[in-house]
Amino acid sequence: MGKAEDTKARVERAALTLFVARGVAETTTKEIAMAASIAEGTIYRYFPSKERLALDLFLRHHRALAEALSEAQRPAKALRAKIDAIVGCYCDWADRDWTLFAYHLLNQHSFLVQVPDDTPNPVNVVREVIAQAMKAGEIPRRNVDLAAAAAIGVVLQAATYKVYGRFTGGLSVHRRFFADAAWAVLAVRER
Amino acid sequence: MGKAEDTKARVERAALTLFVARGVAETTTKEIAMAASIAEGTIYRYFPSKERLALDLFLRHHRALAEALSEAQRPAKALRAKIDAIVGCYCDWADRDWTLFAYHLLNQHSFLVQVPDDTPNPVNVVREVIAQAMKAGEIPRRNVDLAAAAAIGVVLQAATYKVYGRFTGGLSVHRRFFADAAWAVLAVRER
DNA sequence: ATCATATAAGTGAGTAATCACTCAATTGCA
DNA sequence: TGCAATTGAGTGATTACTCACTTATATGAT
Repeated sequence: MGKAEDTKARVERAALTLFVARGVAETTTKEIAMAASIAEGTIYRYFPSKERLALDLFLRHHRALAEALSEAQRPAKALRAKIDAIVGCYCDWADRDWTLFAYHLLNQHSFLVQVPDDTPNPVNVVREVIAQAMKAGEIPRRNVDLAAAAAIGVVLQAATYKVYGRFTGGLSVHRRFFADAAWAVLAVRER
Repeated sequence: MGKAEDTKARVERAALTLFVARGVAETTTKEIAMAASIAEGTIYRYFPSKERLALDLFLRHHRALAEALSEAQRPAKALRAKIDAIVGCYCDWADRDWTLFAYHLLNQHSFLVQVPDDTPNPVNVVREVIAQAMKAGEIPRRNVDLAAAAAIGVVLQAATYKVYGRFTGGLSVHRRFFADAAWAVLAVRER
């Protein structure tokens, strides 16, 4: 890794850690610089503004996660197998870089409006899988967004609990339960 | 309502709306004052700081919701009935004051650490109900926090989607599905 | 009722502090 | 020597909060 790239990566990692610990607005450029062991001005050689730094971090993960989920579910045929693949992939990403994952999780509401329409979107991947399964008659037809929200919520809320410290250890440990639970939600029939 | 109480309520409502629309850190005291049609200084007759205003709004709803959920589930005997009661109560609160509800939902991570240990907590109400049902053998035993997170996530993520505008209309419309789905999650058995 | 007085509510210009960002000067590597 | 990388004091803008003052309301005596 070149020196410049190393510096840029250090800025990103320092910012990420602070953003998760204290929030984006509450983190100062001076703090980021200190945590990265560089001068404040150096940040601006690599990023035009603090906001863009925060947005870049979010978008890169957002896109990469969407593509990973999309790849993961593609080979599977049945919904049940697709769920296993998606849940597994999601847990792996969470466990591989928890700080980045937590950042993405906690700051969706501030960045989601700035995501360009054509960018790959984790939520849409799941949504499409569910829509397809409904069309194929694998699960009961209902409001797709409702079903997607409920299924995603199973895993996402558990991840949120981990952020709050109610869990220790990786998410992957529970992948089996998450997949079972998500499936159970999608398979719910009208009473 | 006295004049002073009316003013205080106007400040709270103005702050709430702005906090939801633009975030707490991004909302200035000047904006709050303008939205409430009062002078900036007047805010400080009723609140010692912007942070306390934000925290008060959060805590009041947090406590009240916890107590409402606790009351709602008490009369029910079986878990299934308790779930119906909790989901129904939750949806009602969301639909009754959506702005306050969205504020609470979106700012959990910034305020949850400041909640005193002895305050009633919506999450704990649900957790206790689930723990009880596991002890009674109504549902399979497993990590209570995991089960609680997954069940809560079903409803909470749908509410989050509504914040993002993926839903229109009230949450209550879907209370039946939420309850069915939460139950399905809790009833999941080891494969 | 009228007025005098006391208290409460509201005002908004001013202040001190913070913070994102700039840039002229410096460093150190090829 | 030349150039990219880095530095950090400085800058202008923003913002939460203060406070001396004004206005509104309540009280009570005549």
